[in-house]
Amino acid sequence: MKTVERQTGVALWRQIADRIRLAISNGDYEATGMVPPETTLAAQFGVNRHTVRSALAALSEEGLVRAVQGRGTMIERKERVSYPISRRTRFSQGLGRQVREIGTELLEHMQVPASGDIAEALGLAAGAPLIELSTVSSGDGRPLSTAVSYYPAERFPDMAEEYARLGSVTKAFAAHGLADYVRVSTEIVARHADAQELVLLKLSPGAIVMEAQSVNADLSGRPVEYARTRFAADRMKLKIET
Amino acid sequence: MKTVERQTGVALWRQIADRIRLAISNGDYEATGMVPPETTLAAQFGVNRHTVRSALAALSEEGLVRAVQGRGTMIERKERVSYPISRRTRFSQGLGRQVREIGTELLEHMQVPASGDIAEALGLAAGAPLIELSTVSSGDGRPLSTAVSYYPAERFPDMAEEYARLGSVTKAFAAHGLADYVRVSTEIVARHADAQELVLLKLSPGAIVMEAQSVNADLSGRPVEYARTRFAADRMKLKIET
DNA sequence: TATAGTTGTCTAGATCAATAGACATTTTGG
DNA sequence: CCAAAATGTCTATTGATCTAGACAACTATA
Repeated sequence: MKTVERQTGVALWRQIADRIRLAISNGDYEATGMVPPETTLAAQFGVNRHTVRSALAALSEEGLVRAVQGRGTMIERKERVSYPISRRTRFSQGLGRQVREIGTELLEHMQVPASGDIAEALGLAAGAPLIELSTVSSGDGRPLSTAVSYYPAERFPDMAEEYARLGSVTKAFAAHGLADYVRVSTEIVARHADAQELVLLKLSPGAIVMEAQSVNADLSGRPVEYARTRFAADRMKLKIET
Repeated sequence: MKTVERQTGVALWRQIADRIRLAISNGDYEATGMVPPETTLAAQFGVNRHTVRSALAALSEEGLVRAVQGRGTMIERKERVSYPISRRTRFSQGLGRQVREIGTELLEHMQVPASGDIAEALGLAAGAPLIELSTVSSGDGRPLSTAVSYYPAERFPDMAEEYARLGSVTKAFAAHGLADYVRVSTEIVARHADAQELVLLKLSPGAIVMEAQSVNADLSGRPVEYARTRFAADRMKLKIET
């Protein structure tokens, strides 16, 4: 019997949904392309069939599986998109042939004073003016990541406008006369998505995000961007190229 | 009011525990070194005080906070350990001064034939003999990661014995005449921990792991190790050095 | 066309999670 | 010493989760 634990604050149906999602992405059910019957799963997990049904209903809600009365529950989707991180990380280039169509939406932009951490990361004085951009990026219509990024306002005064016009950070930098830039640091953390992320990335509660805090710099090493990007963990993997 | 969501299969007290844990590791309560009073938290999250108490009880169980009647709830521990990933990633070196004492336990070792993926990653024929090591690593007594790693058995026949004797992959390689090696690829995924990981890393259900699949090679580019390392996400962050 | 295997729906009861309120106990500071 | 502020404990009630069982509806196949 596979283990699920009781009285942990995580409902059994959700634990089971998480397990089945994992099994699907591991390819455990590839032979048939279907999830095992509800009664079988109930026996495996040692729970009532209704509990399994709740789990499958949640996965169906996510669009991961589709149940057909009389036949069984079919797997609709499984892979994760791979996102490369290297010295020359560029958002849309990296996704390349994995998705047919990449959409980036600028949610909001404003000018803000630099907080302590961000000022330090960008090598500026605390309170220095920054352009802040909030974006959501999708692949083939599914949200993949959401980011908040900061640019020194003095050096890149029209970042928001250029980004909105050109749809790309790389091109917006170019419009300010910066031809090339490199990734200097990236830190990755995984955690549960907060309420805002659930909405922006169209996730269901309890879902996981990977948060990358990154700094890009020009070729002289002067920082040009600080960003906090949150990836939907069940749709993406990060590929580190050292 | 901070948002917690109801009827998501994740109990409110657990959502709140996750938030407070995050706030602690963000340093939000650094000014006082204490978590805000239960009544304040209850108001912030829009729940009953008892619900907050359940959350704090869970964090206390983890050893993250300690409540003292009449005074308040003190923070005992906060940072995530930062694990650097670069071309020259070495497990114990990287953790450096962040933990006083690093423990690595060899759970199991065996010889296995290479499966398709792993053979490909190591540049071997499918079915080639591999040494498989299962390990758990801890910092100051808390489990941080668990790994399964594979080495070509022909080139490193005594990997298990040397590792058990020397307690380090780097030293075990050295004992086979391999003085240096570099990381050639790393892929990172975040997901819910499975049953085995919950036990090995002493996590509670619903917890998150970051899984890194990595390949190391000798200086001529010939792969020497394939590893699948799972980090406890609430105790670690990954620092990518490109 | 039966029949076995599967998902869909309903009812009833048991257990867990969350709310509500009251009061005790401990620490801190005036 | 007293009062304010904090955590600790108890009871009662409501709503969500899980179990249990029965049966309907649909699909595939012998």
